[in-house]
Amino acid sequence: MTEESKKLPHPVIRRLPKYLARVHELLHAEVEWVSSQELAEALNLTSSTVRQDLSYLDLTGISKRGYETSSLDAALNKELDSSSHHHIVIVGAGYLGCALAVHGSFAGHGFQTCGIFDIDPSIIGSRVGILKVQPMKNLQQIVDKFGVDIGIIAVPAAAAQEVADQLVAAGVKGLLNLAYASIQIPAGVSMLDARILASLQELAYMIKSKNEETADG
Amino acid sequence: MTEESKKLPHPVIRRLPKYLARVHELLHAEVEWVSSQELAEALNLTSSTVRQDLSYLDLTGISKRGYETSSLDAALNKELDSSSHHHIVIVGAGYLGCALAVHGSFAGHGFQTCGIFDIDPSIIGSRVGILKVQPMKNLQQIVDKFGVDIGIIAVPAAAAQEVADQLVAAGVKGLLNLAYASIQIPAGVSMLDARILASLQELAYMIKSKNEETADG
DNA sequence: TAGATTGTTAATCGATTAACAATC
DNA sequence: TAGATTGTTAATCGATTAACAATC
Repeated sequence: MTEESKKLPHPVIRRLPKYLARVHELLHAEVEWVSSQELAEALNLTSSTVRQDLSYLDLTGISKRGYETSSLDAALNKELDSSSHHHIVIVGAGYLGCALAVHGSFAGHGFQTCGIFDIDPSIIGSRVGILKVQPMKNLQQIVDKFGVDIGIIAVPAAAAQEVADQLVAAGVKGLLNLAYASIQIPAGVSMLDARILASLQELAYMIKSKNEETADG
Repeated sequence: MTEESKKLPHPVIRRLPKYLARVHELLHAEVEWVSSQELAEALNLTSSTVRQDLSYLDLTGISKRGYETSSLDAALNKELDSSSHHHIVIVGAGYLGCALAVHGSFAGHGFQTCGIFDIDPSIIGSRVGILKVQPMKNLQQIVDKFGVDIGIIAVPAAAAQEVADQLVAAGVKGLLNLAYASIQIPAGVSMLDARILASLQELAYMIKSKNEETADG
């Protein structure tokens, strides 16, 4: 409440997970120190941006050596709040929802999946990894029981807004929207679009504009 | 080559798919016109930003009515190059790779999945929707046959860079990286990170900072 | 010590917003 | 016509980069 509440610029926030991914690689390779220059090269940034970004973190580098990878890992996790545990529910037990539910690596990074839900009676009750697909009427109960703070929306576009409303009503604090739909949420809740199709479209633009670049002088 | 090559700012590019998602909803609801103000509300932007963004497109609005949804749809698709067909391969036939392979909606938006690959002999040959999991040695052949321009990396982090290299060597022009790893690519190729875990981490930060906001006066 | 690298300030660059004439 | 909305310019705001003193 007193200090520490310097709000990071959004571009910085989006880069933090990329630093974290890189740091995990370095830790895995048992690299103990990394310089801003090396990080910049790995993430396609300038070293200046890297130092500026890391200056927001609870961390200090050392001249001539750089940043200690283990401290960097800790500082990034602290800032991203992925050191504390987050509890997730997934709504929509289609291919994508199920893939995320059984996806092993979330748990290792502080995100525990506590339930998967659907409205289709024919799949309710079926096993998805260690979970069982539940009907929506159980949502509130699971959210309360586990203190779920994040809901993943993995339903068809037409159902996305209604599911968002239900998740918000159940008390979830953040929504990750994978559906191809625009979602409205109240002010106290956070929402992030993470649609693969949108990424493909963005990538297609990047490819096109790179082509044009090479085409003319 | 002559005109038309005004390069859009990256923030604009990232918003275009969101406009497109919204426009699809409007088309579905048979709404024929939409104003910058209405789009702004749906996407949480200012109407000024919306008009600025749309001014990059091959489209003109009409005073008092706004933008025609069907023209907007066409203009967005044209700019994003998702009107022309893109051909995709997926590397990694785990849960996520398979989920994307059978995911119906890509095809309807101009992205056709032409193959799914893995190195695990025990799953090579198994069916994934209408596709069959193929060994990596077939990659080049499929890329050539279909003119594949996009590769999706859906393998464990440790294998991601090698897969990226193979995709680039096969002639793919853009990579969508779903793996929790930093990938290096040559200058002529485009790459976009689209990791669900990174989105969860970003969302966790958003939740945390919204909490702090409300916590102090 | 000399050289490399951080942390931070100031300068530059770019994106968003405000404002308003043009127009339907 | 009057009012609403676009398209665009200029002003503001914010992010990135350059530069350099401090330091290991």
